[in-house]
Amino acid sequence: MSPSSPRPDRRPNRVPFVAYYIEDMTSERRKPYPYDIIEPKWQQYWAAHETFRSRNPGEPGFDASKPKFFVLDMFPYPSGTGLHVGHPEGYTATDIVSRYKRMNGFNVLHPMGWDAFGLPAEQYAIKTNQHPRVTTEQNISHFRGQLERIGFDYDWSREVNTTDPGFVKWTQWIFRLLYDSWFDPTAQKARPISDYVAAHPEASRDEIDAVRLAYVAFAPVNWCPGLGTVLANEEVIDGRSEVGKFPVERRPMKQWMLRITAFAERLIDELAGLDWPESIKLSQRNWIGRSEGARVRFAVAQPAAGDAPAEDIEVFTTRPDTLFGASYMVLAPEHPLVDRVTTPEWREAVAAYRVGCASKSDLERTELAKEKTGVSTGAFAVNPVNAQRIPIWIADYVLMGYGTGAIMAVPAHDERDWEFATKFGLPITQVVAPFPPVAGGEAPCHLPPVECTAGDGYAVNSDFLNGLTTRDAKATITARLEERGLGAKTITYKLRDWLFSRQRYWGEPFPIIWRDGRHEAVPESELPVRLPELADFRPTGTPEPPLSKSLDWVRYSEGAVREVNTMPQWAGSSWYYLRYCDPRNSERFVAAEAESYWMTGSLPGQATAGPRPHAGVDLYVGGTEHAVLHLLYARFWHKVLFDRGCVSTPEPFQRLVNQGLILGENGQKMSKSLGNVVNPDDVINEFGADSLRLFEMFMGPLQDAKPWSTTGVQGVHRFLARAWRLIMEENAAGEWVLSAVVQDITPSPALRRAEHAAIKKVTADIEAMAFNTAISALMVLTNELTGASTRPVAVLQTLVVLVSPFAPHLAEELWSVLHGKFGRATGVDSASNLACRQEWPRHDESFLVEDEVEIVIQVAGKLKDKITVKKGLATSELERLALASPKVADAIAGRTPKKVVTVPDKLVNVVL
RNA sequence: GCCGCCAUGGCGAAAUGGCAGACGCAGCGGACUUAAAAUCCGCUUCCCAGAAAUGGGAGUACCGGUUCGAGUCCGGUUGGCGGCACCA
Repeated sequence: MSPSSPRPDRRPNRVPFVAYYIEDMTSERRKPYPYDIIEPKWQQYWAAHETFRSRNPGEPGFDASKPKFFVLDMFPYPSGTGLHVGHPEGYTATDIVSRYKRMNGFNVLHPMGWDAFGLPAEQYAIKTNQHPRVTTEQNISHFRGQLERIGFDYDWSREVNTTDPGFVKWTQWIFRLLYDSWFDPTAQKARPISDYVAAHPEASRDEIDAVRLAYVAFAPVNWCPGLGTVLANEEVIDGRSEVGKFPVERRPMKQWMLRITAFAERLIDELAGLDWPESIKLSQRNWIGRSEGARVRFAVAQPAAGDAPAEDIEVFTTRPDTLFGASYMVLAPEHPLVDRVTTPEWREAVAAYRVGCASKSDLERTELAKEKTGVSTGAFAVNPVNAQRIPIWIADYVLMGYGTGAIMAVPAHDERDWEFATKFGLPITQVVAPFPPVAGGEAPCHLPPVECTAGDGYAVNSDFLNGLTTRDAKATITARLEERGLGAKTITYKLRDWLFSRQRYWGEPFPIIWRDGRHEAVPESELPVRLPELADFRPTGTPEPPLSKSLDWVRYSEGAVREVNTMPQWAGSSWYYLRYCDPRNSERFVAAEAESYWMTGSLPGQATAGPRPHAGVDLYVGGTEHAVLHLLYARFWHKVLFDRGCVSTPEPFQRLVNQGLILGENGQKMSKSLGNVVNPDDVINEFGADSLRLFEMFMGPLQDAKPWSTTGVQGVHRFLARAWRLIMEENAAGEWVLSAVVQDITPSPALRRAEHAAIKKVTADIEAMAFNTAISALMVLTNELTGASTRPVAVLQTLVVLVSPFAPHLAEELWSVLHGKFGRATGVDSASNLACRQEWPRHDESFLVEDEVEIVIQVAGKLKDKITVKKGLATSELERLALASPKVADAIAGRTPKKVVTVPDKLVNVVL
């Protein structure tokens, strides 16, 4: 706290006075109101007085009687280009909610921080040829300065930075927790690896390492030569890197993986209880890709030569009901049984095909997807239900990473199999018909079908399944397979494990060392593992990470070396929200009390059983681009932390709202090349931060995409100036002073009604996050007051308080002027003289009731007349008045009404 | 291809199944001013008639349905946006 600044709540009249003189009349343009003076003034005041500091339980000043509200923004990564007008959109929305909740008596946590590791930060550093730490620091101060100019109510004492060693320490600590955990399929939860060892005393070290949630795998991964690193599936779009749009190829490499797939079921099921947009839930469900089906075992027909018996081949299918129509089988080219089954005469062709597949990039595979390719292995499998010998092929349309890497092909009822069978002349058997078979049992048709029918229907040509619906046939065949041990009902997910290592410099080092070809965790006491100083931190262009260049750092001890990969950008953002609860703790990633309070509203031990009203972050606002990245990763980490007893809720973010994209003035997406980028600094310079905030909220619904409009900013700026002049006027010396028409008088009934209508509407609209219509309501009240010859302080104070979450600087200044002269004219006097500390007003319904209402009169649904009557008039009376109207009589033109519909106090409809 | 979302004036948008277009922008007219800017007041969905007050008609992408009554609910079509995409 600054010693030169008085405490606001002790000496309310000592708000620093700043005179704002009207500029010289000859200067180019006069400002409609002195935003350029009052905005910095109040920002400094709030900062000096720690007006928005949030206290943790146990801290002096913490008020346990208030409910908590945790409102979160998706923290930005501080790029070199500075803030974009898209950033303040979501940030203003949360700021309004945050200020509103404070005024409604909540302990609010509204923090901000920096997602400063990762590719964009590193690429910017490479471009400007500086160390990423230096550019990151510069970019952060630039971003922070820009955000401070907008007047958000962040508690800056809780600022976090993912690259700070004090933060990295705990990111590494959580990685260690993942490394130290396994997934118990029976309990469906993560448990300490020591439990696994206790339950499996005979387990080898390899077996133990194979069940960890963080594990090393040698597998084909997305290698991006342009970025010099591997990428997660979520970061690859149409065969190119999401960042930079470089081609990505598949390469088998040894990489760290996180076992997110173990949580697939919970990640889908627990979406149900979240208050998120359906579209985001759907994206996550689709990405996780749950499919119900069956695994079916096919025996391999023994070759005549009679070598060693080959193992059975297991396939996954969502259509076990079509098993009788399986006329061939396809293995993925990488399938381990390919070598075992291929007959000598096909070896060469198979080997050539496999080499061809391996060299194809993802991009090429996608482009070539139109034309199916494949080759026979010469081997045959036996269909378990009808003992039919079916040929085994390999083809790259079957993916090793999904299901079992092998399929039974049913060309009559699967588009892909149809295409393949048609091209290679493989047999096609129809086993599903669109209509039920005629009673009496006509002979089934054995002619090959002329087209593929993928939909449901009735089983045909399928022995004991004949006549059953697809649904019943699935159940019947699955039960039969299970009885005979030939298969089982199975659920398969599209989700793959999270590829977690990157060959880059600017990321968290893994807390891992290697000894004798085996990995082990760095002791907790040695965290954080800091990045080495490197003169050249650029990617090597090969899969060898840049950290390997720092030989001293790599060498951990005699015979032990450090892991040289770094973590992806998503690591820090997967838990940063938890750190806000207790950002300076050096003993724990977050203290249990702080975590429990801000995430559940109660302290550990106090928590009651059953559903909690405030489970997790109460409101999270951000863009849709993280639907399957950050939002999925953070849920995964949170569940591991929950299972391991480190956090109190199973889900991190209870309510999620997506803000829409702000487009350029031309309706196009803002981009440098189109020259339609709007810089918030320019807007603030010309119109002030309050105008920027107000316009971003007034443009349209928060969730919608909407184009920028400079004249629109002018419009809201004019509104703010009008609100200013309701209360302020220029004196002879050209200073802004309290207007003489502002008086401590009783408001007229009309003004009272307008005031309370505004309270009602603004309150409901903020609750619904309908900020554009809330602002309309503020404009309506302002327009109402503009017409009044004297202006009652009570109504003006209400207006100022209602405006304060939206335009806090203007409100604060006007409040200080009104409060200085009149005190608090309405309601209970507050302990504080700040607008942002006032109690949120409540509307009084009695001011809104009207004694007269306008009744709409329709004839055959068309508006014909309106009458004004006393409220609460009986239906029969309304009917009589309606029929008495000459216009109605005209419209009826002598006909007899069939019926008259009357809605009391609203409408009469005469039906002809 | 599959899944989802959206469609209202010149523009951004409002409308618990009950007066379509609140509020703002742009535009037009007026007041103030030597003038301009700023500000204030009024008009402003479209078409027809009228000097005007005003009157009449049409209208929420298109076709159909439910209802006394549909921008809103249901079915279909078209167009746009987003996600997934050989996932068996």
